[in-house]
Amino acid sequence: MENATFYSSDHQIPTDFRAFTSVFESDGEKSCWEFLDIHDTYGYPSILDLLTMPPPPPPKPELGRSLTQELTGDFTVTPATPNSSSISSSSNDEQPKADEKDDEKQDQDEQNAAKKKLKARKKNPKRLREPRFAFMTKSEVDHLDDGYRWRKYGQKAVKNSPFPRSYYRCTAAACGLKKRVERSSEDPTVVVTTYEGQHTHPCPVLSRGSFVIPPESSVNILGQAHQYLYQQQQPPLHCFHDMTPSLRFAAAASNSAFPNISSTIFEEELFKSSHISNSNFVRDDGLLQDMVPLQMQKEPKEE
DNA sequence: CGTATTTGACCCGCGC
DNA sequence: GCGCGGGTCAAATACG
Repeated sequence: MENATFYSSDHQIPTDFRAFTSVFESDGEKSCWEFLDIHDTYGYPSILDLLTMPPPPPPKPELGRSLTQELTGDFTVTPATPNSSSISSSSNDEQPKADEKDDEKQDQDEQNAAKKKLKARKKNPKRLREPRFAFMTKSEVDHLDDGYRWRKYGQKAVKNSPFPRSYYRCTAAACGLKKRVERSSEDPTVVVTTYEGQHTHPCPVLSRGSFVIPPESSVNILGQAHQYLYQQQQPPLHCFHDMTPSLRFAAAASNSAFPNISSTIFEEELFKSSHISNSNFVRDDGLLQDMVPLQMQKEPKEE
């Protein structure tokens, strides 16, 4: 990725098709990426859906977690009552009699320690799911380089699909962002990437200055929309209604998926848009600046 | 030799 | 309760 450059083409995107083709060049090798918005596919909302749909209705407890809750992590965790802890069938095993201290016990202690370790994970009241979004990319490469470093921690066969699903975790310390990558069984040329969570650190590629960061005014719009999105709130309409479809897509993707790439697309789109109407982009210097990601805030304003 | 990947085992939730 | 499928862990292995 050291000498990577990115440029996009075909920005005349039909609104209904919602796709665009881009070329990524890294160390002399070019690859064509066709970004496709996943609309109602794979059970996930599309990026545009997330950004433009009204907020989901309040959950109905009696029905358990809804799909929307599952996808956004927006559900209430019911803590176990103190009394219910006695139900644990293994609690007796974890407190053996004090006078038993032979080798067998040592072995058992080790086993118990292992069990405890597992139990600590098991006992976690429903693991909170981070907000997720997915999109499709036409690519021959399964794992697309998005500027971040990932460590693969699992791979599973997918039912009704000849292609496995890979699980990746961001290698940055304290960044729990995960992503799943799988190839579509319907169209093997398409890679489905699902991000869960949000990076808690700047993109290493961006920090090296290899990619263009969009102008501040547009960054504010992006930052505002993203923060609303990740707080499971509906972004104000003025965030997006003046953007072109591809611009909106790039805006959404720039949050955590392809910040380095989409910001470049974004700038190109912004440039085009500004020629159409310079006043289309709402500038908001209020509390929004506090919500703009750090990596974006760094950019000095020069307009 | 350190780091990344592979892979089988395991946990968990859900439906029957 | 049981089986199934998705997700994660961690030891073994590969790789630079």
